[in-house]
Amino acid sequence: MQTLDERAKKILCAVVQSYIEVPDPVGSRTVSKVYPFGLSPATIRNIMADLVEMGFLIQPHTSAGRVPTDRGYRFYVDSLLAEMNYLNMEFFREIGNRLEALRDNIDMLFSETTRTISTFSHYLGVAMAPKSNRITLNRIELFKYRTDKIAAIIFTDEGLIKNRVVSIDSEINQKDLNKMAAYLNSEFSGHTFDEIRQKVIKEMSKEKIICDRLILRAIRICRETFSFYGDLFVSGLSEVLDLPDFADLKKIKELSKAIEEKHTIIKLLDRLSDFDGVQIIIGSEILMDEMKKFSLVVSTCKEDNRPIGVVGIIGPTRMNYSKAISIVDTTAKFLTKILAEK
Amino acid sequence: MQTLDERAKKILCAVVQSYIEVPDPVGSRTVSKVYPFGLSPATIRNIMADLVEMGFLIQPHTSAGRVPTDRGYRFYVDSLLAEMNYLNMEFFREIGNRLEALRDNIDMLFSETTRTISTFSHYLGVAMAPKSNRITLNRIELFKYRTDKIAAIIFTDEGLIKNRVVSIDSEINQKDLNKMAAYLNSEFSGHTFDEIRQKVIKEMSKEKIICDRLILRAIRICRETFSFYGDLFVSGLSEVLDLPDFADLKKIKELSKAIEEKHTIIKLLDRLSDFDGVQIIIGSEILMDEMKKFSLVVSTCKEDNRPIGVVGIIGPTRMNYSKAISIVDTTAKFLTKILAEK
DNA sequence: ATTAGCACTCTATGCTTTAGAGTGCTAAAG
DNA sequence: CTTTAGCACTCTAAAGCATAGAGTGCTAAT
Repeated sequence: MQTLDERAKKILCAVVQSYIEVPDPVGSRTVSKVYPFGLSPATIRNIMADLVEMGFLIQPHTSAGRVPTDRGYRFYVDSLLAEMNYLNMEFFREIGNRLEALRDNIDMLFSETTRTISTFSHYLGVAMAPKSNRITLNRIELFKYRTDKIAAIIFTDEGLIKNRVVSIDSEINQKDLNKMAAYLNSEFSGHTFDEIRQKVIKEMSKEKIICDRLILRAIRICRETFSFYGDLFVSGLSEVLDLPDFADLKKIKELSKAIEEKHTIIKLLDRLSDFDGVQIIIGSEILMDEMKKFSLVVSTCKEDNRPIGVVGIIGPTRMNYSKAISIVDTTAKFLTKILAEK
Repeated sequence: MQTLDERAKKILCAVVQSYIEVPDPVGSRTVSKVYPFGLSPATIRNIMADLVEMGFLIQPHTSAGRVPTDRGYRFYVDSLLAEMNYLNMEFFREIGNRLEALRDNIDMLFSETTRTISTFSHYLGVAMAPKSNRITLNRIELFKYRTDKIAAIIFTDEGLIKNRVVSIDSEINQKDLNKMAAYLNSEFSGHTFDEIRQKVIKEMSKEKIICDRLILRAIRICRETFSFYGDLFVSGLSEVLDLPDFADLKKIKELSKAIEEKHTIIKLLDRLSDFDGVQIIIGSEILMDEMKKFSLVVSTCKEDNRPIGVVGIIGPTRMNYSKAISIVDTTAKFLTKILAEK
């Protein structure tokens, strides 16, 4: 496969841009008219034929214009990323206005973030706190709850507060619960949930050695408590329904299924949260069949190099990438600022 | 408007049932064939013409069969409700299997409930804890959180556990927080959030008289803490997309908007949670423009005559009501059983 | 290497026709 | 007086057909 010369690159980008603006297959005529390369349609036709051959464009049918392939979008996006500076201060302030008041309520913060993203982008906004294996325990408190239950309140370093209820077989008084909490805090505070779970398994295996019944019970509680899925927030389905790309019911169904099942998207976002900066995954690059018609623009909020949140946009492969990139990047930066303030 | 004689009733119900099974306008021929009244199509035609005149049926166009109006469905549903016994023990056990393990996690419980409802009904499943004005405070705990914040953990009589973070201007130690919590519990425990808010407003109005600074601060915290919207859970959008009733994109958009904005549905469910038993609201009866193409089948879980949860189905007006009623009723009864165990 | 010219291809659109389902009315039968 | 058979009429949805227009690929000229 040959590399593209300057001219071919420009024409490819022109085709992609035109198609992003108006979802009609673009013909040589249009390119030569709207993008002044000083080339005739005939020449452009030749180059476009090459681009088809190389897999950057396809023809819906013989006598139609060209449409970008995933590879075509990929090329376009890479050249975008190389060039642009995508922090948008105006949007930064806007999102600030919307979110500032919610800084103390992480759920609302995430949910309003997705709403903001989706109204500004007209695509799906997504946001997620890290999955529990990455999360670090800050503190745990235990309460007697109803007759035979314990309520555990868990504070994490990422600013999450979670509660879990655990049924117990025999009664326990609040004093003992306090002791148990103290033990758990001394033992596990500062560790990720993953580490805690492993430690617990180890402890349980040498169960017989543990003499203190309270500790044993505490550890039992841990097993049920220190695991939860990432909280995924998604907004904007009604936005994307307006897009011509979703005139097809089948696509809508795929998308709404993915949103409802959540775990596909959670897995995806979790995988991406290891990396820095804006990441873009286009169509089939997602490597998940149910998502191969969509693109993803994602950025991760980090603190001390550990992920504390992921935000992104899901849209059609025919997405306004430059706008999406700018929105996601700006939002992630704002969220990072908010989340890191302790 | 005359009342319907026996024959007309039967024919009306036959038309509704046929249309629910297959969404084609039903003609006199079909009725006479499939439902053996011993009447010729011509006679049935006459009666159907009357039913149109009375507003129970309409004709999409002159030479088409008949389709039920909202009033037609209403009549059908009322005759259903009069007859049937809708608790389904088989489904009761099935939903038990699915939900039993989640009894300690109310959020998961509600969310899994909606999922179960939607997979069995193929309509939208909805569930909601009561709105905060109806909820009764059981206990509140306060913690110092990060440098300048307080975390409040709120336990309600309904079994909800909520946490709120409140920023404060000057530092406060845990001992004082404990005192504040004790005060709040003694003062407000057993009261609904509505009552608490009113009390707080009263207290604040005579602010100057309150000498204890701690109490003043505690009351301030209340103001921010004792309000939250009902937690609405919805599942099954991807289910309803399969229905022929939703071939129209516009309808899907309306529905997904209602789901995303939530407050419309929350308001609706809240209004209904005062009543007992299965309630059915059909199309325009909902009195909300965005919902006038849908129907709602709802039942409320109660304990000591106070609502502790609402579950329901949202579907097209052309819904399989008898199935929906049975599912909702059974689910509500199971949920009531689980939620009431303390 | 580029471009103008031209024949060719394919789709989308609009129009016309047709089949069929269902009705309403009338007149006969029970 | 109610019910029913018969029949002309209406309306839709589907199928077939013709046409316009956009876009292509190829060839020959620049």
